[in-house]
Amino acid sequence: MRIGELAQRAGTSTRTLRYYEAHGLVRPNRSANGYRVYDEAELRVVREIRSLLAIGFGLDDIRPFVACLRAGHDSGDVCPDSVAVLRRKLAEVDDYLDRLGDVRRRLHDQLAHAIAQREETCLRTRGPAG
Amino acid sequence: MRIGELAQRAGTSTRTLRYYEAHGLVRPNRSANGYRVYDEAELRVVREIRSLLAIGFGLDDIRPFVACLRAGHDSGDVCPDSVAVLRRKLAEVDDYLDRLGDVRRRLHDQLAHAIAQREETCLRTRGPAG
DNA sequence: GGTTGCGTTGACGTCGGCGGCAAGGTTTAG
DNA sequence: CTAAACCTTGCCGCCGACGTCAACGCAACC
Repeated sequence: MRIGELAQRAGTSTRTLRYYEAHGLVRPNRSANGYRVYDEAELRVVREIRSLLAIGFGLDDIRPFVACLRAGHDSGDVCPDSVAVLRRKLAEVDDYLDRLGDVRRRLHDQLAHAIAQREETCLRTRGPAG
Repeated sequence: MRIGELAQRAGTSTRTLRYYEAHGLVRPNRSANGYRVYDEAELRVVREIRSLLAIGFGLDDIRPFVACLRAGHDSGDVCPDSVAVLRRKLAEVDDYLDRLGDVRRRLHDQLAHAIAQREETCLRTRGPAG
């Protein structure tokens, strides 16, 4: 299959597929006229890439998963390098969740404080009696 | 005070202060020779900006808080526009927390699956008996 | 008057995952 | 023969908060 068909079946664009190739993630063959030619396995590779990108991976993180698929494994996450990336990403997400929780608390407190101040100002404006 | 001193006291760089000014957040006076001159109030403004940036606000979101400080309020978050931004940001953070929780679950499951597969492969390699 | 250390404006670089356009070659259908 | 629908490479644009020059002016000290 050529690049247009692969893009359509993978739900992405030709520009994106060339970008992945430029970064060493997808490896098409070339037909006599220079067109990129992909086999079915590349469709799975592209879907793996898209799936991992969607949950916040960078292209560099994804490379081991693609290599794992190319090595003949059914899924891209069973190889040691992939597992290492998964562990690291899980730790990163946990860290980020902690920090985002802190941010949430600060936002919540700040909002509560602002509203309290506004009510107080409102009471003062209308006078202490109500 | 001039830009170098303000940068030092606010824990940032002169480049950053000029950047804030270019985006309408900080408003220094000018001395006869063209140097920027800041009063003490601007230090509080810059600290407010830095504090909000640190928890994920963009410069556009911060504008109402600065305006609130300039209007003479003790804190930048008591004005209606600031409260509106705080509410919106809190909602955004809640959304993001939800999605990040989903991502965490997917990562966790994928990691568990990968490890299970690896153990299974290991057992097959050494034979079913042990 | 030379050096050092402030300040000024302006403009380009960074990161990442692409979008979009230009200028051309290839293939196919009518 | 021509138009359309593919394909190719290459390069600029984008977002946002700055960093990092360049090239210059001003102030102060020796």
